[in-house]
Amino acid sequence: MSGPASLKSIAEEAGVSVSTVSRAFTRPELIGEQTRTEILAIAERVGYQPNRSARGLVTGRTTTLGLLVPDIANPFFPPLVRAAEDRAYERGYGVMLMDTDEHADREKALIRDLSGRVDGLVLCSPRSPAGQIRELATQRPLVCVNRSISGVTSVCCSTRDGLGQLVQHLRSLGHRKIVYLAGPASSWSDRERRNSVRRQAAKSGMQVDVLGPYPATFEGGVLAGDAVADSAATAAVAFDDVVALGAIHRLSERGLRVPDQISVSGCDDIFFASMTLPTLTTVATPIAEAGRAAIDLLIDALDSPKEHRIQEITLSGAFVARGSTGRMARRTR
Amino acid sequence: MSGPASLKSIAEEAGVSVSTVSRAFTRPELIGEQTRTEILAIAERVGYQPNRSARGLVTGRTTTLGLLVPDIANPFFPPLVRAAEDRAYERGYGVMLMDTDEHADREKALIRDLSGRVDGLVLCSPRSPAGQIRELATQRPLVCVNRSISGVTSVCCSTRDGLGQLVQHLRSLGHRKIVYLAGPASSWSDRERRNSVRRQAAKSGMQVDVLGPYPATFEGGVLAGDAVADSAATAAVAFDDVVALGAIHRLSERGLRVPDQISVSGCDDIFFASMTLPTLTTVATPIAEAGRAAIDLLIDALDSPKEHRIQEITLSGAFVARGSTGRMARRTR
DNA sequence: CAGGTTCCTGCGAACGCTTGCACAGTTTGC
DNA sequence: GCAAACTGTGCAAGCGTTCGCAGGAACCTG
Repeated sequence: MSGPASLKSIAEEAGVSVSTVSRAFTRPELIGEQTRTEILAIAERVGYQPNRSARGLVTGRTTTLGLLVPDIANPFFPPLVRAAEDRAYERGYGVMLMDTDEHADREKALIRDLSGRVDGLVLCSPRSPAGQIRELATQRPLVCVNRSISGVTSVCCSTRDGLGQLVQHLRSLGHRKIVYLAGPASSWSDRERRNSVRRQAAKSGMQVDVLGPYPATFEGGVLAGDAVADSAATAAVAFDDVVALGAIHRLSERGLRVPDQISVSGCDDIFFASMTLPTLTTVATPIAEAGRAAIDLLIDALDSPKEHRIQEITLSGAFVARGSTGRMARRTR
Repeated sequence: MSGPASLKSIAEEAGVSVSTVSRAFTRPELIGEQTRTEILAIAERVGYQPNRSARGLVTGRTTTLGLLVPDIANPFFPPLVRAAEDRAYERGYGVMLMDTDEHADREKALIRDLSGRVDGLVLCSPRSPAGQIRELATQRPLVCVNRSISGVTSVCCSTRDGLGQLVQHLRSLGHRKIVYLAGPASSWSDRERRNSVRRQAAKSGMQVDVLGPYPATFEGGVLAGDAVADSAATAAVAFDDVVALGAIHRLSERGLRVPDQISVSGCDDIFFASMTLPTLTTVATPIAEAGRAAIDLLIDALDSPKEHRIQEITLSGAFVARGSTGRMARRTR
């Protein structure tokens, strides 16, 4: 036999037609018990793997999903990617991963290139204008993660409740003057987080200043650390864990002890948040769950396009108390 | 026009045959200048995207590569994945990513499922028996990362020189008794690292004990930290950065200051190595470079199967001095 | 036992593209 | 000025599947 096994080669060996072999795999209930088991046995023996291209040509489906993330090297995303892949695989789909580099143009180009090879798209923290994404969503199944756009299915991780608890936690430790270290101005998450902190602080009678925006990087956090040191605040709530880590790093360099002299907290609960010294008080983002949910929504939409409707799912993150926050101390500078 | 643009619809509009349109894209030198520009203009206007399934059916190629990693959530891999994806995209390929969960069985299943949908495979730190991988490599282009198997193209990150420099560095700081905190026994990298440390220590007249093996996790590092505390060594070289971080964490918990009382170093230079307190002395693994190289080798093999030959590339990692190693102090316990 | 069902199977078209071959028209070589 | 070579294009086969339709066999039903 030359080349890999095909329906045809199996059909010849089994003495049936190609269609019967095809149906043995795709519509098993349609064919005779005995015929089917025989076909399956032969297929197994010759290691038959259906030709996805041929199948895709006629069905118009690739059983592949596209997953766009800003940057897989950003520690926030790997758990999402991991969960999304696992779920997709469980449900019979493969995942093509691409990095947009946080750049709307590249995002656009990737989506264009990708759309010919996937059945649907998961867009994580997309940077493209809402109108463009809405337009895209009319052309093919699409779900956004961590960006809410009216008319587009999305799953967002809300840290509102968790941040509320965090602010309460700071209050109970005696803090009255805190700062929020803002992330990128264009970020949906930053807006949500900033507002959550403000709201709870107001409720608790605490004063909160916003510092930044800072890049959502360690270096951004270093910058923020300087600003915190220069402020009168006794606690800082950072946009995310990486920024918090940078801030803590800088504060330590400047001789300010965390949490003895100043408290710092992050957001996301990335892999390393529990491994640093001090360990990082933070609000966990259920990012893996979000990845799974996004894939489920996408495949559901693919499987039953008729009954599909726009959904907006919100997943809540929980407050995680660790070592980088403590009782307020009088700052001595 | 119903459905997406096809060669046929473009051909009709341009008043030429389907073959001519096809050639305008794939063999532009074969057709008339004027015809070509006209076709390209129409294609551009209608947003033509070739149907990959149809193309794949006749060419037998998917222009997709498979990338298997043990666990994308392990901070060692994201830079590799990122670089591999970027390079593949540059060269016109997409990448399907899958996680083996460090499990040989799952690895095998994934490879089987994947092989129908990709042109070639990059296997990172594969756990499967060498014979199985060698067999696989005869069936389709394949390159291994961080595992050297005779007869299989591979790219490995060697930390030998870097670890040699690290051991020298420890010696010059006065250390004479060190320990190596071993990683998983089945790991190719662990063997290489252990031997490198041993060799250099012997050369430098230092005593080195091997502790472990420990799981290559933070918790593994915590375990290792206890063992280090109980040993007489003044410096520890950990299998990787995560283990080092765990060890430092545990040592600090036990009141041993790093690096004042004991030095600890890691390996890999992951994202966080420079962000911890203390910052982590380590040996950088050129993992992104390895990802790029692997993709290049794979696509080269795909593009010119005739002149292809087995290659084994080794990339060297450099020693990075940071804050977790320091002058030897008399241990007081 | 005629007519209707049900169950299983085969036939053949179609999916969108690439590519070997043929051919008409033009250029080149001597 | 005629054969040879070259250039640009079209024809049609074929890639491996899926699936609508048709039909034969077996089984009911009254």
